[in-house]
Amino acid sequence: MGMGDRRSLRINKNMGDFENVDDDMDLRRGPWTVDEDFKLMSYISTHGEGRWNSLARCAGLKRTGKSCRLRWLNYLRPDVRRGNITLEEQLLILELHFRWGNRWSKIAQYLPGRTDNEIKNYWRTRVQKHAKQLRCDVNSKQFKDTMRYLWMPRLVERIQAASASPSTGSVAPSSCVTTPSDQFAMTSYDQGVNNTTSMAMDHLGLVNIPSGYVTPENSSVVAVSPASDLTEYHVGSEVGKIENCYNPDQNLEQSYLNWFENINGSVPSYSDSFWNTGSDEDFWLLEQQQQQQLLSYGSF
DNA sequence: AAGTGGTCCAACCGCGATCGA
DNA sequence: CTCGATCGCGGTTGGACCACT
Repeated sequence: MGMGDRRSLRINKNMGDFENVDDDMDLRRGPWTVDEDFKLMSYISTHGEGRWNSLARCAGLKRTGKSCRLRWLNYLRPDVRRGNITLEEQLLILELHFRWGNRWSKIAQYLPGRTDNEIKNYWRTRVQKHAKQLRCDVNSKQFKDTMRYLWMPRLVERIQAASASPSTGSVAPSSCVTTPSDQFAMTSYDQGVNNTTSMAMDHLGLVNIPSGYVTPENSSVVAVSPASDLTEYHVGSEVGKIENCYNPDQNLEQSYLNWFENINGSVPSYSDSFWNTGSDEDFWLLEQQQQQQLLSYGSF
């Protein structure tokens, strides 16, 4: 299985790069060229999207319809947003994954401009990696608890801290690097996206949102499954407050914090440089060091 | 400078669902 | 109803890039 099964690979000496061509259909595979992108965008801007196989032919692209669709949806679409996942988006991804599991396209509906592919990649490269480092299954109670009582509350705190501190402004991780040419577009776009993301978060019970927000399903109300693991964490949240979103059981959280304090020496605070690095790597580096304690701790 | 290993992401695949003739 | 075409989703992978040795 894999990408190379039914394709031949040859070097295009004129172009100086790889050209993957299907033996039978003379269809190109692999990375898209600028010319192909232009053809696809031009055709769609004139004729619209859909009917991808015929679109590919009519646009003069030696690609499968599938490939064209993927390229358009994940890369060329004007509203597609790529780059650093903001704190709010991270929180939303974690929250929605708790609720729906690997329903990437469904999750992507709540993150405007983000593709299911990008969210999936984020989950695999960041979240699953950390589960692996902790030597526990990503679906295990231990890992879920770690996210629920450590990672997610800290994300909330960092979001709050960022929004309360105009000087720090963006909630994007401080490790984010944007090129000067990116900055204008990203800044203006982020504002809109973060507003929308906040509304989505709020609609899921995390924060307050203006009335009239419509879910992807065009429903005025998001149906929250009573069986959801996280439902109970949201029902107590008040309008305009998110402090207690992940605080359904003070005793439970306190016991977790006590445990954290035991192995870390102090209770984590958003003011700690530890949480404020803007990179979850530090957090997980520490956790990696605490692997043995974690492994022996068990559930609480 | 060269080699190595890890990370990230674009693009692929298989497969089930849906559409429409 | 049937069946081929198309769409959409989730899983997987190749390779570019980067940090480290």
